[in-house]
Amino acid sequence: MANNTLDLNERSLQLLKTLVERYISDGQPVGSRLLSKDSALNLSPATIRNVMADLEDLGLVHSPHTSAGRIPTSSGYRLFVDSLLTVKPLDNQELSRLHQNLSAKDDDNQMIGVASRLLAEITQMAGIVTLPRRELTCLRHIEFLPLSHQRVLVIFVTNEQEVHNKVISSEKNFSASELQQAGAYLNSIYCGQSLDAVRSAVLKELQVDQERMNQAMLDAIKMAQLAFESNDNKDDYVLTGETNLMGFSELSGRNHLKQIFDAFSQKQDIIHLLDQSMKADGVQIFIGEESGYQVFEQCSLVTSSYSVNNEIVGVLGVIGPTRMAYEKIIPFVDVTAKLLGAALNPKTTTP
Amino acid sequence: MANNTLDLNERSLQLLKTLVERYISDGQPVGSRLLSKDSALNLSPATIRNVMADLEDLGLVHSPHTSAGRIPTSSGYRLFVDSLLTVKPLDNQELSRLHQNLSAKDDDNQMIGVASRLLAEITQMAGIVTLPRRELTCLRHIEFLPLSHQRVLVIFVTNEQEVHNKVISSEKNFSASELQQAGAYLNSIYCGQSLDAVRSAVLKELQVDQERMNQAMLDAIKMAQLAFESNDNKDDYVLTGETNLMGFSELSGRNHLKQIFDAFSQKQDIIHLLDQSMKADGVQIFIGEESGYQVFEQCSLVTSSYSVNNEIVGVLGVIGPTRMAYEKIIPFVDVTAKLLGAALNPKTTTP
DNA sequence: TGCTAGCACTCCATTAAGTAGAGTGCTAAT
DNA sequence: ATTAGCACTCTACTTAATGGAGTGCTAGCA
Repeated sequence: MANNTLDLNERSLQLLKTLVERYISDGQPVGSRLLSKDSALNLSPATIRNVMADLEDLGLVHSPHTSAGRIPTSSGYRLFVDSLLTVKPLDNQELSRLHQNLSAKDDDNQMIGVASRLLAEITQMAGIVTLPRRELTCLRHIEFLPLSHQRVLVIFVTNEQEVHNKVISSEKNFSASELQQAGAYLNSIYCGQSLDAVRSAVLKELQVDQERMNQAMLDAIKMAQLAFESNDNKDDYVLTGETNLMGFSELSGRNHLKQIFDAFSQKQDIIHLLDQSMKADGVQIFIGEESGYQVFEQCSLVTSSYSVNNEIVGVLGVIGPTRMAYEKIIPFVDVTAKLLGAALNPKTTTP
Repeated sequence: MANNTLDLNERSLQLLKTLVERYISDGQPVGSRLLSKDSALNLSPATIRNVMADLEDLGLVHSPHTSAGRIPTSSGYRLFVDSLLTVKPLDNQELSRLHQNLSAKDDDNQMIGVASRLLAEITQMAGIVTLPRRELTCLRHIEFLPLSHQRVLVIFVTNEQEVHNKVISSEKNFSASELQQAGAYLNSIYCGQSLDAVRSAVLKELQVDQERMNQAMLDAIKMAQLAFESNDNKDDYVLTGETNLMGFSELSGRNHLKQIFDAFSQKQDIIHLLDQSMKADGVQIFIGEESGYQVFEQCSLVTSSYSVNNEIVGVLGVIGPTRMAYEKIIPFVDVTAKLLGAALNPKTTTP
């Protein structure tokens, strides 16, 4: 099969376009008669049928059975989305709603939730937003509190306001004041540095400079190592409106929905899929089996990375049936990503 | 309709019991012929039919249509569960699995998740665990960090290891050291007291003792008030295995599943329902419409409160179709609740 | 009085057959 | 190249027929 687009003349493309549009709005296989009327071209159904046969040979459309109309294949949708689509500008009402809800708030996490909900509600599909993951994490504050049984609660703050906490096991029972000193010591030397830098500095201290340190400093460094050792890889997302997917008949077959929902709670496949959008700016689209995951055979993902301070920190998007209104969804996801990025707190503190 | 149990003789009850058991295992309406063979009583189908007519009059069973067998109504299940049920002891394999996974770990939240997953996996239904909510919260530590734009990040630790954080707006831009002093001051006087006590003490200070305090102390008190004012009512739960519910045919009708899943993400109705179990020790059961929520018409909830240090702090349970194996589920939920309670960290620090 | 056998009846589920409609592919004509 | 016409295919829907399961009722029996 040669390059699709080149093999096709203007007319065939025009017909493919109207076919896809029609199928998206109706959900019914589109027949030659209907297409003949619907397209501005003045062609008889018979001619349309010939064109359809060509499109079918190219794998752009397919017939569920002998005497049904045609529906687009994934390749058909792909061609449509890439070359034929006329994106519609965002509805004014929706735009103002976005602006209103995605203005900078105190709490980043809250905003992520709002974005996810907006995506779901406006598209009536599932909305998803990954938690922002910032490469250059900057340590702002660290603190230790004693627990029972030689365990220590470590609390540290990164970037503007991200609070992490973790329980680590220590070699001995520290007193509250010992731990406080350790915290103060670490704050004084590492505060403001990136987490990576701190991690390697700590490692170096342990290997090289041990003899120069007193016991308290050594204890502090050891605990810092424990605190930061696992990256706490919080690959997570906020998903809303999953239940909207239950309304789509194309997804309702047997275990289909169950598999999709299972994937949602597994999370890792989804994360992996979304990660692919982290690499690029702007909107990306996965149609049907393009995602590489069998669960999403009948689904499309429209995603966009979002950035804070020109650094890509996360991905958001919507998940729905392949038959979705791309011309509206695409600009919508695009704008939402930009607004969310702008609304999130920048990572460096502006005192 | 008089008191059901009194109106019925031993034989009728015995028949109801086998009917319910049979229906639970098969899912098919139980006819008189089958029941005649299945019950140890040596009765002809005709006699059974007479008894069935009585049970139907009492509202304990009902026929989906003229020529089908009988299925239990909610009242039927209720009577069964209350008086007829012979609970099965927990399977040894499952018991050891519970013990193994619900032994005390570092992280309470992690354990909540484990419990929920166990509930879901072993029952093959949905497992739910509310986050522990402790009335007598004890303040262990509080700390303030400056943010931009007159905002302050407050971090406080309650009980053994529960870390909370919150952004508050302050009247002026505090420096890091000012905030540190404020924290130290508050820690020195309020540390170890219950949150309620701190809250009212703070209020009193503000109203009465203002003149005796210097500005720094006043600032600290004011911020403490802001930090603690909203209870941060984290009414939340961990739900797993929702997708298991998709397998049950009795829930698969039209929007039924959608409504259930919507309720799950709404959360508030579910919380309200679970709250009812907070009042009592031990296992509680809501059968069908007993829950008071229309979404759960076809569902049963088997719940139990769980306690730490003899104080009820949360609820856990399973959600599934009314037709569930109560005789296994009930002891299982019971044991899980006890183990979880025991595994969670006690609220008072043991130094 | 309580139990049971027998029978007529009802309702469901499944299969089979028939019909109307939609749409195709092919061919021959323009 | 395009189109009209026609035979053909497949679906969706309706109708009818059949078998099976189970009931309710009645009459007879211990």
